[in-house]
This record gives sequence, C-alpha cells and structure tokens, in this order.
Amino acid sequence: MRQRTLFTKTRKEAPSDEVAKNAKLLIRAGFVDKLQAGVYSYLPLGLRVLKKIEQIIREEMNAVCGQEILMPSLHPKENWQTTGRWDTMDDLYKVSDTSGRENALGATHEEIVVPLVKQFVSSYRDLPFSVYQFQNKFRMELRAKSGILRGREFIMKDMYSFHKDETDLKNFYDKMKKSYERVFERFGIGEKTYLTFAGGGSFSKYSHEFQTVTPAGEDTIYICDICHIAINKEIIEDQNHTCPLCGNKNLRTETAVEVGNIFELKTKYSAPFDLSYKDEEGKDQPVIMGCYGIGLGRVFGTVVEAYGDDKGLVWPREIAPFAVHLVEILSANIRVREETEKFYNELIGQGIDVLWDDRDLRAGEKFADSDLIGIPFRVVVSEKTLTEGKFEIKARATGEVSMVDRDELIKFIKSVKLKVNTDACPTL
RNA sequence: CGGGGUGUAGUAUAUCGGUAGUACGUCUGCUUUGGGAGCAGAUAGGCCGAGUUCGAUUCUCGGCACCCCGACCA
Repeated sequence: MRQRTLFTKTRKEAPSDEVAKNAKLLIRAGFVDKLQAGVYSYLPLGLRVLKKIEQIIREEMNAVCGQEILMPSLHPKENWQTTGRWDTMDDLYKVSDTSGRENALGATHEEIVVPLVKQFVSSYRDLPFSVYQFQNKFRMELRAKSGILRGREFIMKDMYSFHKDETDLKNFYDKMKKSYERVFERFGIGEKTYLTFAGGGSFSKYSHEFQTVTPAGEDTIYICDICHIAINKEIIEDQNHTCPLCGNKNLRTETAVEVGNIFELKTKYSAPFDLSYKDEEGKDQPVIMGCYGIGLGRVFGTVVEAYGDDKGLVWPREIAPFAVHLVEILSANIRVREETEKFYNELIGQGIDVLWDDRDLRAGEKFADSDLIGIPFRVVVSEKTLTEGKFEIKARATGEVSMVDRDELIKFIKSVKLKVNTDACPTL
C-alpha cells in the first residue's frame, strides 16, 4: 500500500485524556479512533492487525474441527428470560423498538446458539461438534477503561462445543487448552501468556483463563514457574498459595490481562432450553457443553501494552499490519522515487505485504512515523542505495541495522516465515 | 453505581469578568531534504442550558461528555 493514499494520519501527540499506553499509541498511529468511552473504530492499519488476529484464530479453530457461523447481535427477550439472565445480568444492554418489543444486544451467545443447535441435534450420532463465530459483544460496563482493553462493544471469538457426556467434553476441553496455547504463541505473546486456574462456578472445580503478563493488567495472578501455569487471585486462598499441579509454594505474583477463557458449561444452558439427544438405548440425555472465548481487542491491546515502547508500536511478525515498511528518502536525485517504485512492485509481486512511504516528507518525519507504526522491518531507499547498491534494513523490535544488497534483502524478507497450522481438521 | 478530576481551533496548551494567545497541523510561496527543518503569509476555537452582571469563555447552578480511583466484569 502506498502510504500517501492512506486516509489516516499520524499524530505527534496523544489526546490529553488518554492515559492507557495502548490507547495513546494506537490513536497516535491512526490504528483506532475512539467514538465514545469503550467504543472504538478500527482504521485501515488497525483493521489489518485485527484481521490477522482473526485469521490465526480461525485457522486454529478449524484445526480442531470448529465450524464457523455468525449469529445476530439483536436477541429476543424471551431467549434471555429462558435462562433467567434477562433479569440477572446487570450489564446487559436492553433495547426496545417502537412497537414496544424488547431485545437484548448480544453480550454472549449461549441463549442463541443452544436453541439454534437444538433444531439439528436429536441423536447421539449428531455429537460431538463445535461452532464458533467472531462477533461484536455488547456489555454495559459501568466504567469502560484502559483503552481497547475494556470496552462496551468488543469483538470476541466465542466457540461452543456439544458432547454426549462429560468424558467427551473433557477430551475436547483439553484439546482446546493446547489449541489456545498455539493461538497465543502465534500472536507473539506465548511466553507471556499463562494457562490460569480460575473459579469454576457451581459446575466444575476450575475454569481456565489465559492471562498475559503486562503492567497494564487488571488481574493479579500467581505464577508457578515450574509448570508455566498460574492461579487466579479469586481462588488463591482456597489453594493455600500452592500450584495445583506440582504443589510448588513459590508462586510469583504478576498483573495480567485475561485474553481468553475456557469453561465447562456442562448442562447449564442445555437444561433450560431442553437441549437433549437420544442415546444408544433410546433414552433422552442432556447435551453437555463447553465454551471457549478469546477477546480480539484484548489481544490487540495487550500486544501493544506488552511490546510498545517510547517511540511507538512494535508488532510481532504474525500480526503486523505489513511485513515491510519501505521508506524512501527523497533527494535532488529524482531516481530514488523510480527505484523505490520498481522495488516496491517487485516485493508486491513476491506476495510480500509492503507499506511504501511515498509521501513528500523529510527523512526525520518518515522515520518517526515508521517507528510509531511499528512494522517489523524498515527498509530505506535513498540516494546511497543508488550509488552503493545497498539497502538499509532495520528491525523495529531490536533496532538492529544492516546494509544488504537487493537480492540478499529479498531473500531475507522471504525467509521470514510465519507460523502455520498444519493440523487440518479431517472432517472439514 | 460511589468518590475525585477535566471540558478553549484538527491536536497539545496559555491567559482573562471587557479585542482569546502560542506551538504543531492544514493551505500559499520560496528555501531545505538521513531523525518531526527555515522564512513570509493564511486558516481555524471557548461542550450545552439557565442564573448573576452593563458585559460571562471566565463566577454560580443544572445537564452532558471524557479521564482516574473503587465496586463490578472478558
């Protein structure tokens, strides 16, 4: 993409009322725009990141045979009354239309997915399966805060699994733990993200959260460095400050952001909607459920919090808006523009995502913008390139600079392999 | 929802009960061109409503919005 065509612009200063690092940097760099507290637009650069996050999740959910669907945001009141949550969920947005009919804006989708699958599930032969979606969720947070980390409207991947018994749920649940580990690994936050034991409510001993360590976190977790897992504050007292896996008492305290969670729902939602199946003996049995969420905006903001520095954003390669930031430094020698364009077209032809800063600006401004936007590699084309035949390549994360010739550079850029999931679902 | 704070050009800020200033941005021209450049000119502003006052952006009250702490929550 040619940067001069980008309708957004960077800013030197963040809005004075923003305190959160993710909000400051993302607004300055033109990745997002705040419409109101906790409600954000994703602009071209930000949307690219969001879509990469989404695609990684999609690949991994497909790999565990999840079937993608899209459910509505406008939910009939009756569905929420069936589970009782119309009255008990304090942060549910309720809207009524001119006919007086009441609806909920989807805060989560158990109330929709259960009646949906009920139409198709009647036999043990129909189980197990799982469905997932990427959908905006609405929750009336009394206090939206921390930039895009806690919004009133946010995008979530929510998956729901349906099983004939708890053993089958347990197997799938364990598979999802591994799936999630791969997802966070691919986001570039694997090392900072811990499987965290959390309260399970009335249906199981634990649920699990995925918590990413960053100072911006709202949660306190206790990390066992032996098992690379953590315990949430809410159950640490019950656990007597010991790791539930290995008994280690030396837990490390950190603040973290909850980027995902997995729950065994069991019959919590299948029961009120009477979602059941006939077993081998023809007897009705309740369907056993699990649910699995990842907050995309949370991941987005958490990555900014975890890696952003005083100069701007720093994107892990897997979710960067572009692979390469091509920066031309203009001089009296007009051929720089021509050379850059040729090189740009060559990279594009190789299937490489390039943002080309073709604006008529001075070098300092372009470098500052490049640091702010945070694309993993910056390649500079200047008069020097023409006279010496060398390109300068700089890694945003490390600041490491090297001078390489054209062929080396292309070879290097192409060698930066992104992780892919080769475990395709056999039935999809 | 309880407590606290803040609302001035596109952005960041200053001043003031009587003509609202600066920087960046944007526009014009010239010069510059490897870390947010220089000169000259231009552009653009008091959240909303009521009250006090000869006069309110400033003081008072109400509303709204945003931010922070807490509670709640992904």
